[in-house]
Amino acid sequence: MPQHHGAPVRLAVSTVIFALRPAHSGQPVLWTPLVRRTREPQRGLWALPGGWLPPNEELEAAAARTLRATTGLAPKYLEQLYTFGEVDRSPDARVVSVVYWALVQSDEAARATAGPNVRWVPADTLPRLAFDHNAIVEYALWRLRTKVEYAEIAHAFLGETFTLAELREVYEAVLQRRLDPANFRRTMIASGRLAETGERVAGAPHRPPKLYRYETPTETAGAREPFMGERPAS
Amino acid sequence: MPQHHGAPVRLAVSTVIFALRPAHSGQPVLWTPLVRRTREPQRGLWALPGGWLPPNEELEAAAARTLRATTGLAPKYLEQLYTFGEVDRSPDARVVSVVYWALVQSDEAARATAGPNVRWVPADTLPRLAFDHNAIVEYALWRLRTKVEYAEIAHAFLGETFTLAELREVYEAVLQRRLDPANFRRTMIASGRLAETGERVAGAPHRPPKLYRYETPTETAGAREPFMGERPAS
DNA sequence: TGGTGTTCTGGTCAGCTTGACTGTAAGCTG
DNA sequence: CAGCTTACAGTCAAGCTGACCAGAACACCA
Repeated sequence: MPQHHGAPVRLAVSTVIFALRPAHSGQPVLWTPLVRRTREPQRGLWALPGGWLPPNEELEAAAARTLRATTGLAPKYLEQLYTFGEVDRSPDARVVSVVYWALVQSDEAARATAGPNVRWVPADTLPRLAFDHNAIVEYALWRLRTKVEYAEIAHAFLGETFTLAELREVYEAVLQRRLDPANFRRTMIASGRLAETGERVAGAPHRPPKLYRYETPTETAGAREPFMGERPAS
Repeated sequence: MPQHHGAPVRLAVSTVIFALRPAHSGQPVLWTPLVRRTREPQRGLWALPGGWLPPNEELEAAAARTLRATTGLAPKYLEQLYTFGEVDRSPDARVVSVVYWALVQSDEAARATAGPNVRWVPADTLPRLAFDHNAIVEYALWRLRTKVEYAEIAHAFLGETFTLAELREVYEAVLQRRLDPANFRRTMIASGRLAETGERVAGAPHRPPKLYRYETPTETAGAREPFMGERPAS
């Protein structure tokens, strides 16, 4: 038994934060900020931003607060990921962690705060983290990549207006595979969630692309995934 | 402030349990067991099975234990649903509940234990429950119906062997719409996860159906959802 | 014993989506 | 103005899905 009878279960909230940063290859890559632990246990190791849940703070608010404290940014996307509670995941006490995952806008992430105890690293190649945090980040990456609502995710990484090429780069970075520009255009236009702004981007040494923005959802009714032989209600 | 400074956050584990029970219409319907609260707060109201998390018990084990205590059954499917932690969801203390959802086999559910403080009700028409449990069950229902892994779900409700009609009835009950038998057959056979047992069901006044069983997954590699214009890696 | 009703089971067909591919338009650079 | 690169539009075949049809197989009843 790793602890004494009657010792209470402690509840923590942690956040996995993702941002897209341009890489040498030109293709943007996912990065995530880590904080160095300044107290025992696992002092000195890098870990996810987080802390104990204050009794009067909402779970999501606690996640947003630690995110702001770490990066100085406000999340454009914040969702509960999973609750990790294995008995032995922390050496001393029993700690249950409610983990959130967040996306922050890419251009803002460039000027995010950093310091001796905060460090951004590529999400795919992490150092050894404290506790079970490596597994948590891997799970968050999996969730990001298998998420159905890609539109929301892409929107979180981009600004108000964007070109279809920028939007495609977000998808390619998240999905980790190249997409055909022409087919991507067709699919996105057909989704009906994009609206032309009427503007174009000039200055580049090529044909100037149109700028788009996301339309407000306007409650597209009946957007259900087709599944199996449907049948008229008898 | 609903509580005093320094009062610890308490952690509970609850479980939403689903079983399919035949209804008058012939079509099976989702049922769920509830327990009556025997102490304050909300004494007398019906609520989800659950309890405080013992410091030395895994989260999933706690969910399975309360499930067994309530129904006398072992879950064929058990997965974490969500963690609910609104500050005011419980009148006195700050309670964070890690909620699991479980599926139990239908024919076993018929002989599940019940008593004055345990009651099975149709999942779609619940009475007023304690705390935020009505919303929790609704969320569990939504998750059940939008789950991608239908094969696992159907398997959890059925026995080892089953006919395609039985399998289809599970899908129809969960999805709440009729499916075309011929198209359903085609899709399920094409999935490759069903295996004929060679046996048939006799005795019914119709053509006897074949019996099937689920094949072990055997790691079907590359089972990825198609998404957008793929492109050969350059 | 043979007809009848119901379900099981295999098949066709049109419409839509998807991946692959071709061709034209439009800007900048030298 | 030639040349290059990207933006954008369109075609085509393959596969999947929903709708529908028809024969097969059994129990039941007359």
